[in-house]
Amino acid sequence: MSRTREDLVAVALRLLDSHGLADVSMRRVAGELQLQPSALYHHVASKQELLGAVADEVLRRGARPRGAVTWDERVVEVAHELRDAMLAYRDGAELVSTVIAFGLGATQPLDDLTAALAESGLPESLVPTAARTVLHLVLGHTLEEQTHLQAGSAGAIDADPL
Amino acid sequence: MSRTREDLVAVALRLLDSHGLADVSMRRVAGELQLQPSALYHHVASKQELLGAVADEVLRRGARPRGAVTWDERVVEVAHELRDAMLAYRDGAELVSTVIAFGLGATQPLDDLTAALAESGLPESLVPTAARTVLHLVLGHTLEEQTHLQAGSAGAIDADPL
DNA sequence: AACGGGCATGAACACTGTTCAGGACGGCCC
DNA sequence: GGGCCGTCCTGAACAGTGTTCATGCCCGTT
Repeated sequence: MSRTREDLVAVALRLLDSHGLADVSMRRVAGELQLQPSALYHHVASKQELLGAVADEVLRRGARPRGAVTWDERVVEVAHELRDAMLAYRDGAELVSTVIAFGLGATQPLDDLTAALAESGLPESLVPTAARTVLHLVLGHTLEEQTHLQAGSAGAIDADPL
Repeated sequence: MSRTREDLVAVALRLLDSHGLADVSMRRVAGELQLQPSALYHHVASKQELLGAVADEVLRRGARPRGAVTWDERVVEVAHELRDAMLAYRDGAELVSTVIAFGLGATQPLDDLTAALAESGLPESLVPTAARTVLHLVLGHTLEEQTHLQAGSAGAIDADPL
């Protein structure tokens, strides 16, 4: 009846949604699984790695079929999917942002944006910068949207600025 | 010979620059001032408030005379000043970003951007959103620039996309 | 001389992530 | 069947964290 890595991710994701990122501690996750905290380190090297896996799961669950044909529609599509995925879980934007900042997961959105922008006619050398720019835009916007979550009607994400 | 709030900010700023944001703890700041940790709470209500004051100090020190005349030049000017101010201290971008996210300081850049954009001819209702968009852009870009600080030659901040 | 307020102490609370020696328990090979 | 090994886990410990609280010193004012 031993636990799997997926169990940890599932529990952490549940705790995230119900209590917020600050309350996702190794001890809490362990307690929820009726384990000692140290036992978690048999499935995961660190808390950061666990959070990375949780972020990937958040994005995976937010995945949608892609329908856009032109590159600029694809950029907007990817941005919307990312935003909606993060908004679907409490503190999702904060989670994904820090995971991306620390570079231990959630690399898909950047890859998707880079792929879309590669067909934009932009000089090849500017594509990575442009992709990161759009990524930061969506992360920053969604972070704020989620933090000060309230009345302000849902403003759409601005179309890409290139 | 009692310490002032400014002493705390100065010490915290020095620790930030020399050891990084993660190593700025209340105990360290207190130790540096040869105080008990609890004594800090006579000058500051919380660590967050202290960090807010430190962020404001970082921005204050990075202030430059403004010369731009047109609104778009002003936006670029403010963005550059903000970026350079954050880059001037270790983990400056992370500090300012989190302080802004938590809303306990570092409000000046947003105000400056809002003022500049107010003259852009943009519909009034979009000005705040546009200002936050530019702010997120600069924060995200600089955060990444400072985190993966290395060889890549200093790419200028992209001009505003409106 | 008595008092009050600002400033500081030192202990404590309730946590955090992580490490480490040790102990069960299963499947595999001889 | 007996020994062994690897996986999974326990329990204790380490080295911190932010914050609160009762207590007390000292200085300027009344």
